[in-house]
Amino acid sequence: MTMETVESQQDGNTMDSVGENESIQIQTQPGQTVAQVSVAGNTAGVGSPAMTVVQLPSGQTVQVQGVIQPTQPSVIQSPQIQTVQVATIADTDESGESEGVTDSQKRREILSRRPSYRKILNELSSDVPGVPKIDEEKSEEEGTPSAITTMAMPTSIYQTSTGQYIAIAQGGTIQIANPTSDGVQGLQTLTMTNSGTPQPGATIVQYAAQSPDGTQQFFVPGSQVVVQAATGDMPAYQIRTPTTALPQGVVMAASPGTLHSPQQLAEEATRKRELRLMKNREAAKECRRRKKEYVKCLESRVAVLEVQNKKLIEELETLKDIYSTKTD
DNA sequence: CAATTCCTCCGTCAAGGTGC
DNA sequence: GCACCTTGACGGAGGAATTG
Repeated sequence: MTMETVESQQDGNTMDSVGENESIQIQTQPGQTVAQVSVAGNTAGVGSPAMTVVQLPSGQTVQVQGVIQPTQPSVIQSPQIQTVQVATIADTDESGESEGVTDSQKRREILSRRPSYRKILNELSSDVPGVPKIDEEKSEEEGTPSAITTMAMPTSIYQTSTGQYIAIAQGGTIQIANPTSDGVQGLQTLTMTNSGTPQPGATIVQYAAQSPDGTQQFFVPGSQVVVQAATGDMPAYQIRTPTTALPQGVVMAASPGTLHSPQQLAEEATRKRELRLMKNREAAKECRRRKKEYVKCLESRVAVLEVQNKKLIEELETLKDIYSTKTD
């Protein structure tokens, strides 16, 4: 039973191709090198197969058209020069253990310095057309509407008496979030449409609810005051000027500059904390989604490399046969 | 069939990175 | 320097698989 090991030394963060400057040693017995294979990545043009130079133990060199393409894309971060050892030996040498410790430390350092999954995949996708790109504001992955990721930075955030948060962004988006509900599902997005309504200072807000028929209107004068206009199955909110008398049961969170009492300060702190937790909740979801995508990409890359490895081994077996028939 | 283990998902915290 | 983002780590919840 033979075992194949592929080790790669990585010492940098730059994205590079696997096919550049590879050196592969083929051994059939411990300590006995049958052939050394060098792949010169730049000797072949793009799209044409690389020429593989096989150095035989007798010193004879053979040029072969290899299966490794000169510019293979790699998800795994690779150094400028990559050393790959392909061994068909059942037992590895004893230095592997001590090397494993330093390798793990190096790997840990590399991991700690690794940029985000989005950066890695987006850098990769800019080089390789086949690699999917992680959108900056992807919202439909896995069927979960992630409205908060598409949300512009809110300029005002209000809390109603029912505990719901209403964020008004400069881009005209209103976010209604229920912190007691399950994350994204509690988020509802409203889009302001300044349709030139004759009402002075008012903006019609279309309520993007689950039902397409459930369109409701909101009036937004210059000063943004959100009023819970009605209660029931479908919550409704109204945004009025501060001079308008507020209905009962509406809790307004004033801007920090107007806070005076310790109770107001405490409420403000609680509100900020809830908002931070809500954002981090969504960020963690998004991060996990990106990580999944990243791992999938790595797995597919591993599959490709395994196929290439298999082909390379077959190719070298063929070369060995050619060599043995020549020497006979 | 109840108890236990394993796996996956999620929320939260904390630390480091980033942009202004 | 500060606010915000990103992500590893941790622990809990819940469901599936396993075991006695």
